[in-house]
This record gives sequence, structure tokens and C-alpha cells, in this order.
Amino acid sequence: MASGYPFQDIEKKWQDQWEKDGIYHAKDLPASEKGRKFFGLIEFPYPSGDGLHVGHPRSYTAIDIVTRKQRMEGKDVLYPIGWDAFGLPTENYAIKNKVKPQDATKKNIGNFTRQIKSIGFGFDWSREIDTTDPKYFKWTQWMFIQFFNAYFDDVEGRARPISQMAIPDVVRAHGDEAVRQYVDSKRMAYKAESTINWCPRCKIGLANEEAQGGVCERCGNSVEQRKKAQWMIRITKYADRLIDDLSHVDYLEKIATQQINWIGRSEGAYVDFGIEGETRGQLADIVTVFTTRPDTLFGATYLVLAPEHPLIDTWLNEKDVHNADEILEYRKGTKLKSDLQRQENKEKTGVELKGIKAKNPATGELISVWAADYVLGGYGTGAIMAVPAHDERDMEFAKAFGLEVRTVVSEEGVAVNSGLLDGLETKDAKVKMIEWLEQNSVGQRMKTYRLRDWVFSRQRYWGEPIPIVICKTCGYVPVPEAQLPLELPPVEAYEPTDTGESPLAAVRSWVEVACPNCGKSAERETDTMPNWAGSSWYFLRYCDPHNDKAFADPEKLKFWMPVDLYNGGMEHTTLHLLYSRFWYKLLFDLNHIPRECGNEPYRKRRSHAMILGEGGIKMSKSKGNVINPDDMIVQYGADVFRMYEMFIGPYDADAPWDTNGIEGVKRFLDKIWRLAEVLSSEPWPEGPLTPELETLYHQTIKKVGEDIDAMHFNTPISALMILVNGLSDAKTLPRHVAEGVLKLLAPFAPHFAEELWAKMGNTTSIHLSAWPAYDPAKLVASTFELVIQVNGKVRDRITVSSDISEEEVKEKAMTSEKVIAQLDGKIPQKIVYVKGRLVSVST
RNA sequence: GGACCCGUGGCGGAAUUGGUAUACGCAAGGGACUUAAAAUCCCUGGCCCAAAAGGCGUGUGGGUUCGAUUCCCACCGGGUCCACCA
Repeated sequence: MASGYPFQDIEKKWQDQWEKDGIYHAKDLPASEKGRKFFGLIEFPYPSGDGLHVGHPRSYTAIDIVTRKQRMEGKDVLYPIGWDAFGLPTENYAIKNKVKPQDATKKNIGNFTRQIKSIGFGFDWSREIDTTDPKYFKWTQWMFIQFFNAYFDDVEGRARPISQMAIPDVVRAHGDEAVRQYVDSKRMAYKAESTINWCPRCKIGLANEEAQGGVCERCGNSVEQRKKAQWMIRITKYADRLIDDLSHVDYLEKIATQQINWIGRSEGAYVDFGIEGETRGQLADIVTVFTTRPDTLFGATYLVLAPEHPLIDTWLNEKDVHNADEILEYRKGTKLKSDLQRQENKEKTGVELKGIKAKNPATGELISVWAADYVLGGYGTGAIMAVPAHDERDMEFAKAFGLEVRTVVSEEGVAVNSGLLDGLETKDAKVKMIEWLEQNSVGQRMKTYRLRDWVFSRQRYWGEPIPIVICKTCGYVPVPEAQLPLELPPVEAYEPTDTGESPLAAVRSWVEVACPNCGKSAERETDTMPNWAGSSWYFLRYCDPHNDKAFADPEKLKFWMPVDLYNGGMEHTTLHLLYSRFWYKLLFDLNHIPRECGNEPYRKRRSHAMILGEGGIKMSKSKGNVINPDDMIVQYGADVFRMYEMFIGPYDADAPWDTNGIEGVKRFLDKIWRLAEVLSSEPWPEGPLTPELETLYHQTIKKVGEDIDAMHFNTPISALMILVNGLSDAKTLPRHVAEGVLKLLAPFAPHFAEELWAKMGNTTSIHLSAWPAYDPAKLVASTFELVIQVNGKVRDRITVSSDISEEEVKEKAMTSEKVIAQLDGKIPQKIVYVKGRLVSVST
């Protein structure tokens, strides 16, 4: 007896049929039809050699369910798929196995494609993209050149073509070279010497976002600080917009919060401290500090500079300091400390810059100046005014070195010992102090950010070549658009170098090139782009993936953008998600994205959680607890696998894999299958449902629909189980109800529902059929169970008519034997009736 | 140290957002069918009590309320992100 769902015979058949009929192909419509579109997006996968993880299908299925429902509700759905295929693991694999990264990528994509297709997602494969395809990265390179050719207009608060930038006369007066340097210093994509995070294991420079906590995001090794000329992108200019525009989009709150924290805006003031040498008197130098508490300036009893602060070099060179040896020694020690060590040991260390004094602009006092590594070179101005009375760290330092502590804010939060500020509350004192600073030209209101510019250079092979030629005469010259894409040359060895030079530098035939501008011999930039480049705009390419005239036709962008629902991992919150929002805004400012698309790429962002191994520990090869999707599909079929991953728990919570749990879902589908066999082997038992089942059916339609919209995927499956359990006892069953159940099931188990749908005689796909509607009038049953509470405890339950009046309810309550027994003669003080639910009697 | 989140049966988890706690599923025990097994079907199932009645129960202790898993306060435990950020 065939007791189960024969998925082997069915799933592949429908996958082929759907592909043949193109039922998942999104149609490009005129922008005026925008109301009909739905763009659902999952983060396109990195095709690693390990193949698909069970975590991938969790989010793909979730968005598959949402988009299938949208399609059944009549929307023109775009649910695309592609490959984010540049990156280190592939390159490392290629090096180890002596194959070309291109070939490894091709093989991995093939494997991922096979796996993903076997799960039956409604992806529009005709729009498949691959970031390593020259036809794709041509546009990544083109965009980089647009950024190179742009500057940020601080007045308008947006990026503009650099050709429109005004050159100050003073610069112009210094000649062409000065103008060129000035222009280069203003570009949105610029090359600059900077201290970067260097991972000695991966042999690569990392962006701050990739080196959080001082360790390499990929390998976990602790990073070193290295000075290197790097291509950077000026994301800091967008800090405010990246924060402020979050209020116009629907992101999970923790995602928005994390981005805001990462950008780290803090408001305060710059304060200038004049420097005096002990022996030489007033010097020309000024140390500018940043503070969020300008109101505590009167309590600033010393100054601290980061050890790498450039003014220290000046004072060393000019012999203004008396203890040069001590200072150099301290600097050396600081350099050796990795970020991790600095975090572990928070004891305050430092050295006084003897011979140097700073003048507190508020008090006129001369205060000592120190170098200490608890002040970071990369944040604010790299120098602080120390107010030990009101800052814990300054206090620790002051204690360690016996420095003066002066209280300037009372415990009630009122300024004291602060001259003009005395008696003011902190908020007002801040305002007044900033006014004073500005009037006396010793400071100004200022915002600072934790966010740094985006380090965009990588010293590896498997990435997009940065399309710049470096010419001795002309400086940085972009590769002409007609010569794009600039492809990677074949290379003998992909190994990264310890010197921090890209493997491309060794390919002289590729590096040496005529300057596109003057024709003289020049060299190509040999750094490549980070893997975040191609993923920063891929959703735009999905709108028009085969265009070879532009990255996308503006008319198509107008129709499809923004993305309606974007799902991805929390780990990308301060990486891909932040970068791509920035990239989009930059293109938007430069008029490459139509106004109609809006200034944010994603309308709604949600996040999946992890699937853990059995027992709740993370799946890993070393623990041997990895579940392979391929095995699950062979054993249970795609639909059971999909449905189990949804049933496993709330979508936004981690959940452990449970082999027994998947059996339960299998039983559920098997049960429907057997039910359908019974129904189709007899004359159809046409006839009405009982009133209870009729109500349950309509309630289930409502619940399944609302839960899908709310991204709750475990509860609608429970609801469907309850409905099917009920219907399996029904004596009669209308055909439209049977079809309705299949439709509700279709987003979750698309092959299964399609097969039974076809068996019922339907000739077009269930996935193109109309989503069932519920009748609000049928949501309420004709009777309900009235709960009667006495003093908050349930004492009786009676079945009553739904249209029972409050008076009748109270009457029933007071005549209940159990209530009478409980009251024991006492007179109720209060009777509360909650309509359709319960009545509460209290004494 | 800061920000945010979470504590419900043996397990994964429900609970209309202040209204019957433990839906649904798993595992377990008992039974039916079977020579037997698998599959399937039926029954039981928070704790205390022999059962009923009753009492106790959503990490702990308080509070608000006719009524609290839900709201407020304190504490305990766990998690995530950030962190010498001035």
C-alpha cells in the first residue's frame, strides 16, 4: 500500500514543468504599474566549495513563501538569484589545489545551482547574475570610476561630479600640480596613505568593518596596524544620512540600532589649546581636542595626545621636549601592542611630554601634556582634554600619575567652579560654553563619528581590478569606459605576498600600459576591490541583468526599485548592508538612479537566525554534526525539508536541528496524501462542512495569510495541521475547500500542492491561482465556551450562543452551581464580562 | 563597562498583545490492527493528592489589576552586538 507521498516521482517533474512554462519569470512593466510589483530579495550566496548549508534554504524558503503568496495575490513578483563569487576562500582553494579561481568558481556555481534547483524555489533563473562575470564587473568598475570622478558638496550635502567643483584661487595660484592634488584630495574614491588593519595570515588589508574587535573577520587572527597607500571611499560624508534615513525604512529594530551604533555619531565641540614651551614661551602650535562635554572645560587639568599624534613629531624634531628618549620608548611599546592586548589590559600607561604646556582657554592655566595609548589616534582629533572628576578613564590616569582632580559639576548636575557656567544645568552649560568658545575663536560646535572611510583596496588576485592607471605625468587616470571591463590577466601564481603587494604586480605585461591621457608609459593599479563591491549593487542589476549599454535601464529601475523585502544575516549589518545603502545613495546623488526609486534601496529588512546542530551547538565539520541538504532531499524530498525548516521554530530565533522533528512534518504531508487518495478513489463526498469546520476553515485562511505577512512561518503550519486534523473527520467536503487547503499549502510545499491540484483536474499551475479569501462573517462560531471565573480562577465553562447578551451571561454565571458553591453566600462586588470569552465574578 | 534581546512541560515551541497557560509537533506510556515488524489508528499526559474536590504552577521576589506568560520595580541566569569612542 502506498502510504506516503512519492516525492521522487513528483518533485523533479514539476521543477522541469515550471521552468518550461516560465511561471516564475518576472515581467518588466511600465513604471506606472509600480503598484503591482513585488521585489523579494535574499542575499545572493557565495558559492563556496562546501556546498549549500541547511541555513541557506531557511531564508530562501521564507522569502519563497512570501513571494509565492504575493504572486497568488496577483503581484508581478521578482525573486532573483545570483552569485557573489569573488573572494578569498575560492582563491585559497585555487592556490591549494593548483586550479584557476575561474574554474573553481564555475564548478562551485554548478554545484550550488543543482542544489538550489532541487529545493524548488520560485527563483527567476533568467535573471541569474555572477559578480565575477566580466559583463557584470564591467559595471562595478564603471561605478568606481563614477565615484573617482565625484566629490562631496558640503553645502548641498550630496556627491556631485568633480568637474563641477570650484577650485579655490589660492590653490590655482600654485599651478597645475597643486590643482591636481587638491582635486585628488576631494574625490569620493581616493588613494591615501593610511593606517590599515593588516591580517598577516590572509595577507590582506581589511576595512574596519572586517576587523571588528581587532581580529580578522575571515580567519580570526588578530590584525596588525600597517601604513599603506590604499584606495578609500568617502563613506564618512554619508554618516548623517545613513543614520537619519533609517527612519524612513522598515528595518528590524536591532538592525537599525546596530548601524547607528557602528556609525557612532557624537555631538560636542572642538576646543583649541595653545601650546607653550617651558623654555621658549608661546609656540605656534595648537592642539585641538574633541569633547562631548564642553561644559567641563573648567575641570580640564591636563591634556592627553595619542602616542602617534603628529604634533609630537614636531616637538621631537624641534627639541621642544626634554625627555625624547622616554617618549620614543613609549611609542615603540604602543606599536607592539595589538588591539587585543590593549583591550585585555586596561591599566593606564603614558608619559608626560616634559617641557610642553597647554593653556586651558577657559581658565588660562598652564596644564601638563601627556602621551597615552588610552587615547586613540583614529578617533576625534586624536587628543583629549582630561577631566578626571567627570570621566572614569581620566580619573584612573590621574590617580596613576598623581594629577589634579577638580570637580566642576555637582551631583545634582549643576555647574560649579566654572565661572560663567556656574548654576547652569549640564544641557544649558554645554550650549553656553560652545557659544563662548565660538565667540572667542577657541573652539566650535562639532559632530564626530566612529565610522571611518571605507578601505577599498585588497592585495589579492580574485577580485575586480581597480580600473585606474597611474601616470607620472597625469596622476591617477581612470581606464576609459570603452576599455571596460578591465579583466584579470592569467597568472602563474596567485599567492599573496608578505610585502603587501598584489599578485597582479608581478604580471608586468599587464601592469605596463600606455597612459590613456598622454600616451606615455604608465602602470596599472594592481590592487583589487573587496568582495563587498559587487554585492553593493547587485539588486540593481537584477532589474535589467542583460543590459550591455548601462548597468540597468532607468525605466526598469523605476518599476522595480526599491526592494520590497530584503532578508539577510545579522553579520552583514555593518558590512554589506551598510555599504550597499551607501553605494546606492552615491549613485542616487550622481543621478544614475531615478528619483522615483527613492533614496533607500531596501524598504524592509529582516533577518534570519541560525540552524544549529542537534543538541544546540553550532554545526561544524570538526564536530561532525553538519546536516547536508542533499541528504535530506534524497530522504524526505524538498517539500518536507522546506516545511520542516519553517516549522523548526520562530524565523528570527536560532533553532537546533531535530531529525525526529522532520519526521513529524513528513507524517503531516503523508496524511494529506492518503486523504487525497481516498477522496479521489470514491465519488467525491460533495456537501457542506459542519459549522465548526466552516469556521475553522475561514479562521485558518486568515491566520495563514497574516502569519506569512508577518514572517511567522511556524504558526501557519500548526494552523494547517489543526485544519487538516479537523477535515480528516469530515463526512462531506466541498471541492472548493479541498482546493483552498492546497492553495494555503502551496507556498510551503509547492510540488506537493501542485501535484494534488493537478490530480483534481486543474490544468494551470496552482502557483498562478488566486490566494483564497476568507469570509469575515464566518470567522465567529455560532456558539462559544463561556469561561466563568470567581476571584480570578476558572470555576466553570458552559457553551452559550455567540449572540448572548451581557445580562444573560451574568445571569448564567450567578446560577452556575459551581459559582454558587464558591461564593458560599458572599455577594459579588464586581462582575466583568469579556465579550465572547469569559465572565469574571469577584467578591 | 554600555546597548539590545531572552528565561513557559522530557524537547522544539503556542497563547487573539491584559482574558481558559502548555495549541501544534517531537519524544514517552498504554491499547487496536499484524504470526511479527514497519506503517497507520485510538487513548493518556505540568506538579501535589489513591481518585474526586481542592491546592500549586510561565527563572526568583514584590507591585498594579476583577484578572498578569503579557505591564511596572528589584534580583538571578543565558544570549547577541559594541567597547579605553573622549
